[in-house]
Amino acid sequence: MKEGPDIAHIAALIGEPARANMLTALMTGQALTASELAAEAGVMLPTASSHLAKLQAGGLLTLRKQGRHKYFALASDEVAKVLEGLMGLAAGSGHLRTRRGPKDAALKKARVCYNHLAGEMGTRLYRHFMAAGYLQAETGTLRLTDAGRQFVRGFGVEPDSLARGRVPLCRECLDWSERTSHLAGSLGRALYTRIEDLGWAHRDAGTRAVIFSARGEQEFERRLLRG
Amino acid sequence: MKEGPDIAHIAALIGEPARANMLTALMTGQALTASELAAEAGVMLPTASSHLAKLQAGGLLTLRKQGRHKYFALASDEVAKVLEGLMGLAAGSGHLRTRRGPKDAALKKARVCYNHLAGEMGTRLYRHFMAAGYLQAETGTLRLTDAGRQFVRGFGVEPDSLARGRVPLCRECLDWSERTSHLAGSLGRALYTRIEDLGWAHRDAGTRAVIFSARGEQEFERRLLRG
DNA sequence: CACATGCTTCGATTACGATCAAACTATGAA
DNA sequence: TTCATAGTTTGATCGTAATCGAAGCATGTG
Repeated sequence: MKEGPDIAHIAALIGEPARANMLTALMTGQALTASELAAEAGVMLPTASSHLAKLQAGGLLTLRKQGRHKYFALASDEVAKVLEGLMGLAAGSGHLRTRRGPKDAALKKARVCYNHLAGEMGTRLYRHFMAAGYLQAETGTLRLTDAGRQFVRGFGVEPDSLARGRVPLCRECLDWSERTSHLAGSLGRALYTRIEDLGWAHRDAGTRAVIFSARGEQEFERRLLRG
Repeated sequence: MKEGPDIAHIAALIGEPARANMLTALMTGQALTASELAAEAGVMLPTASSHLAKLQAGGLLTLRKQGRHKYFALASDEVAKVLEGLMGLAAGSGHLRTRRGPKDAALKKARVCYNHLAGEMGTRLYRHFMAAGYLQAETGTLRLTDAGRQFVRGFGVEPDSLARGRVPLCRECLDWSERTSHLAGSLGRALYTRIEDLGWAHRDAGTRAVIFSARGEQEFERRLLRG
C-alpha cells in the first residue's frame, strides 16, 4: 500500500484528456507555446495555463522563456518513452481514438517520436544498423561501434560532438505501431535532423507524420539501408 | 488533437490512487483476489470491485476464476514495463511516497518485478549474462546464445521448454532504481523461480522485496555471476 | 506614452467519479 | 437444507478538479 514511488500522481497528470493532448502534441519534439498547446488541447488559455503549471511541477515538461513567449517541451526522453509505452497499451486494448484513416497510414510509415525517426522507416533503419554491426547492445545500453562511427560520419553526422551531452548517444525506443525498437538518443535525433536538412523528408505541419519525397525515400534506402 | 491511440483513458486508469495501489501490488507477479486487492488499496470491497472491472475493461488486468475466487493479474509484461517506467519518472521527480527507510534499501537491493528479479541483483545478473556472451541483443530483442543455453541448463532451467509460450524467452526490462536493464521474459521468470526453489531467497510477504539468505547470496555470486 | 499580445490569477460554476451501506447473486461447506 | 464466504449491483452522498470569464501582470511594438 505504501511502497515505491508515487505512480498515481504522475499517471493522473497524463490521464486528463486536455493534458494528454498537450503531451501528445509535444511528442513531435517541437517546443510549443502555451497558446498553441491550448489550441491543441481544445481548451481556453486559463485552463491550459493551469494544466501546464501542473505538468511542469510534475517534472514532465521543461520550460524555456523567450521574450513574452513560453516554450514548453517534454522534459526528457524517459517521458517520451513512457508516453510511447502508454500508446502501445492503448493501441493494444483496441481503443483507437480515431478510426485508422489515410493519415494513420502515413503515421505508421514514418513519424517523428519526440525528435527521432519512428514508424516503419525508423525500425528498418534500426534493424539495419544492428545487422550491419554499426550498433551493439551492451549492458542495457546501445554502443556505436567503430564501423558505425565511420558510417554516420560518411552520412554527415559527427558522433563525437554528440557524445558530450547529457543525453546518451544511442538509446533504443519502443515503437508503438511496429512493436519493436527504433533508434533514439542524440544520434537518433541527429540522423533525423540530417535527413530533414538533406531535404529527403519534412514533417507534416502539426502532426507527428513525416512525409518522405519520392527521391528522399530512394536516397534513404540507398544510403542508409545498404552498405 | 485527435491522433494516435487514446492515451488519456489508460493513464487515467492508472492515475487513481486506489487503482495504482492495486497495480503496484500486482507487480509482484502474484495473482491476487478482489478482497486482497481491496485491502491492499485501502478501500472497501464494492469500491475495489468497481475499480477492478474498469482495469479489466481497459485491458490492464486479466482474470482467472477459481471456485468462488477471482484472481487478478497484470495482463502482460508490457503493462509491467509501463508501470516500471512510470515509477522511474515518479522517482526522478523526487516525490517518493515514503521516505526511504530500511525497507527501501531492501527493495533497492533485490525485488521482484512482475515475476523476475530486479534491483541490484537483477541488473548485475543481466550485466554478467551480456558480458559473458550468454545473451545477445538482436533487432530490438534479446537472444539466448548457445553458450547461454548451456549455462542456464547447468543451473537447472530448461530453455527449450520455455520458448514455446506466447511470452518471449528473453526480454529486457528497465529497472527503476538502477536505471538500467534487467532480464525479463519467460527465462527471467524461470531463473527467479529456480532461485526460490533452491532456497536462496524468498519474497517478503506482501512486498516486492526479495530477501536473500547469506548462503543464497554467496551461491548466487558463485554460480550465476561467475563462469 | 498608449496599445497589443501572451500568459497568469481569481472566483464561481459545474460535472464527474470515488466512496460505501445495503441488498442481491453465486459458489462452496456443513 | 442452511449457513458462510466472495463478489456484484444499486443508489445516495460527497469532494475534487476541470472549466472559463474577467481582471491583472508582464513584455513587447508603434
